[in-house]
Amino acid sequence: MSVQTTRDQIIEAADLLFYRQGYEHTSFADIAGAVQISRGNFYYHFKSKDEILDAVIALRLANTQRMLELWEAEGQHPADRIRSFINILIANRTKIMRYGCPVGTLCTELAKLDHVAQTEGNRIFTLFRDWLSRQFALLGLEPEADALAMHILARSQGVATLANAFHDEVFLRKEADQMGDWLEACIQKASAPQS
Amino acid sequence: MSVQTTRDQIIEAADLLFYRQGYEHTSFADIAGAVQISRGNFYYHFKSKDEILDAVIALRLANTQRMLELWEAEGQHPADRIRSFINILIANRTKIMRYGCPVGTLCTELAKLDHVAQTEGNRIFTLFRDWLSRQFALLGLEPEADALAMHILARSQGVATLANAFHDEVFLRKEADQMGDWLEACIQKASAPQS
DNA sequence: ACGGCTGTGGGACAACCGTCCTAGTCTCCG
DNA sequence: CGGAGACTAGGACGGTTGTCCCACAGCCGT
Repeated sequence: MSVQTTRDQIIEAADLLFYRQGYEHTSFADIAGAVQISRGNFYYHFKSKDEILDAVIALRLANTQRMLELWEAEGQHPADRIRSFINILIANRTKIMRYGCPVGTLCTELAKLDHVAQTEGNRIFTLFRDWLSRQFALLGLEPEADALAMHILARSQGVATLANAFHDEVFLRKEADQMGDWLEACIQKASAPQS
Repeated sequence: MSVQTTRDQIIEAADLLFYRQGYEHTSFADIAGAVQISRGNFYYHFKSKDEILDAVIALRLANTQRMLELWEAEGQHPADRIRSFINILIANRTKIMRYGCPVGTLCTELAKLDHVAQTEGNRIFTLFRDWLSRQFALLGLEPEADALAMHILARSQGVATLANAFHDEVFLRKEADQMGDWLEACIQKASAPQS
């Protein structure tokens, strides 16, 4: 923690700033200021701004992967794990209402910029998608597991977008509850396969 | 149509470019190039870039208002009108998969930029919200009408975000269908009030 | 024919952007 | 002690940004 290379500090600061202000709106000067480093010195660690973005995406991929593995270890039942996913909305509600979803807003921005890292950024979405899909499959909802994963992913994205626009915590909580109810209904359907 | 003031041409071009590339990533040179106008001449019509944004938002507000009024006149049953809303996803699917939802992506960007026009941009969301809320109320779902409006608004936002990221038309269509099913269930519940 | 108003083109402006270069400092090994 | 390599500070660079200014063209009623 305390022993952190300059490179890591840059990535961490960039990660935060990209989330709060967006990628394009964050300048080298901003990052340099946050890390208290000379602006020119930057290019010793990264050859370009895109390279920092790549590093930030790699960091987020790694963090997400780690989190998903943790949930996999913690939650014995797949439904509990999916509930962990839904719970991100509640746990990060303050940040979401201020800055939106880190994944969604980044991918949206990169799409608008038609950025090279677009594909790489979408991999964070894919990480969630595949993980959720696996959990739904474990619930016995095999053929539609991926569709269910996409559905809940979309729901959480929409909630984040509107919670951000309206700064409405009540709405956010209500929608999270409803996603929990929906999950319950899925489980019901899974235990009664012949319908 | 053919008689269009320079000012209107600027607003129209800016509207399109803001949607495709985002507000910040669109420069004066871009707009000037699209309208085939001198860059310097710009400031005769608008005092600043923010002022163009205001005009674009005003245009979108007016267009949205007009569209909603049209739906109100066309669809006799409130459910039909809500179906018109859901159908935007299908009708604009190509643009949505390329650039996302015009409303959502703009509000998200303005939130990141902490822009003055943030409140004004959110009014487009509010337009949809209030209109949808009114339709649900007409369906006899009075106490929860606004929550239902927010719910379907969020769903469509999430679908747009993911359809944009994954460029997945099948997903978009499937989710639109599901939103139709959900609406049907709402109507069912409305006709059987005591449950 | 005239001066005034509306609209336009071209360029100047300071500030900022990402990028790059170089002189210098630190540290550690021989 | 000395030299090599890792790291840093600061500033220069070309380009682009939003902004502003001014000279000019067309049209107007008089």
